[in-house]
Amino acid sequence: MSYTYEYPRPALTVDCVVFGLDEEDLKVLLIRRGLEPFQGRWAIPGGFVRMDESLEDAARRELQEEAGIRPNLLEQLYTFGAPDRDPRGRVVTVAYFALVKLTDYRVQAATDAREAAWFSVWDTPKLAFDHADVLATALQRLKGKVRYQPIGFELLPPKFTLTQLQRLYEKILERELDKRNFRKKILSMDLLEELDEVEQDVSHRAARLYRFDHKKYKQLEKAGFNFEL
Amino acid sequence: MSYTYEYPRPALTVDCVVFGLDEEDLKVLLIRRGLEPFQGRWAIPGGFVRMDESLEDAARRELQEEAGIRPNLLEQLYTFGAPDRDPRGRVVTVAYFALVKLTDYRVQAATDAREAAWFSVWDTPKLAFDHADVLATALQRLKGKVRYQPIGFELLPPKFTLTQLQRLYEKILERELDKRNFRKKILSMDLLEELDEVEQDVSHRAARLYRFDHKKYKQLEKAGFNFEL
DNA sequence: TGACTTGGTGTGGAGGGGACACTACTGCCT
DNA sequence: AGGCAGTAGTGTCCCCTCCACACCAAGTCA
Repeated sequence: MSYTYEYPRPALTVDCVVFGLDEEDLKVLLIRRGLEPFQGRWAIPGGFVRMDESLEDAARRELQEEAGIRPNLLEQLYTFGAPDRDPRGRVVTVAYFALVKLTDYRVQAATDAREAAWFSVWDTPKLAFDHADVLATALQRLKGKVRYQPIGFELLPPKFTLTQLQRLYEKILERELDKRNFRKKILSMDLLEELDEVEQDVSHRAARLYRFDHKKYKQLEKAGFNFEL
Repeated sequence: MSYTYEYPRPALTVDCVVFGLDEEDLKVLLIRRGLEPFQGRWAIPGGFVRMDESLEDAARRELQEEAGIRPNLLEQLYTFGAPDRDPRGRVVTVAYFALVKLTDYRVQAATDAREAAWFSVWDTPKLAFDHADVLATALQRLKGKVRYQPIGFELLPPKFTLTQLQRLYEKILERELDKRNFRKKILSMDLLEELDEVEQDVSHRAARLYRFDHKKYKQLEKAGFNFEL
């Protein structure tokens, strides 16, 4: 089976930069390539777009196939199309970026048949293709976005402490924040539901748990409220 | 001549949403389609990507060919890839958005062999394909971007009055701004060069002209300054 | 019970943002 | 020449937000 066109066409792929967060660091999901080109190199997961699926569907399918991941938050990042970005010929890729709760996927990614692993975003191996550019673009987007939209919560478990939330922002923004000011501000937005629970199994005073209230945020958003940290 | 591939490939195009500004309104450049599909409908200028050019090069080439326009500011907007967005088959388009000084192009676009025209962005004819979505996305981006980056100047002539600048922001943001506060803020950024010239041929007190200082902005930007209006 | 670790809380000062109204200048008309 | 019409240009005050800053509380562990 083959397909013939009057004019030449670039191949079209999607790639997904998936971020997760653990106690140490902001992490990105990479896959080790089994085939040439760049065999053995680590790369951002992705693959070819099928003719009957939307770009976002393609991104979700590839993530599911290659790493068993179904992200809640997935959005288009940028399209990379330099003529020489793939040694096999012209390949244009639509990059997406996704945030996941690392606790949901920690084990699975490690045991999948394909070799997939989480790397600290500040310390990745050398990447295939122009994937270093893709990752840099994604990081820049994450840094810009996290301050103006409440997407950080996608990286945390459903119930979290204020300290966890603050650490998240500190890691992404690469600077320290003042504890009292941070708490004052985030609580004043009235987006967090204070639970009657505290953390378990810690060897010090246990912190109160909170949950992000998506519904309330939707309401406030409609009313013209702007999240800003 | 024809081209054969093992798997089917979508066609790849670029489209350019070009904004301009005149005394009345924010304008967008549209081209009337000469061929099916959507023959006779107005559409955003664009065309197929060639195999040896980058996406941005393709966007610039198409703009030059279809409307004789060479924008200073051109950046990628979003990639539209719904499977059914083009009745001829699968066509994925990388949309760009551009800002131009309308005074430079007002005549030319009207006299080109192709039918090209500027329309108020709030009052366009029915557009071909999913171009209404593309336009809406571009407008949203412009509104979001203009407050945090000094790109509005790309829409004005090199020398402009503060009132012109204020009107620009009012049209894009769709709300009125206070004259004194606006002037205070924009002048305090120290990005405008005050010229020893005033407007000509006005039947009232002539306003002083200013020029945007790109070099100074680059300097301040490096020093960590953030434009914000 | 004492030491250690992290959780949780308030105030004051400085700076920026927004509301607000009048005088100055220029051309045109009578 | 005088007045009118139209736009240019300017300063203050108040409030609210941002930021810097330090101590006591609670719970664990030896």
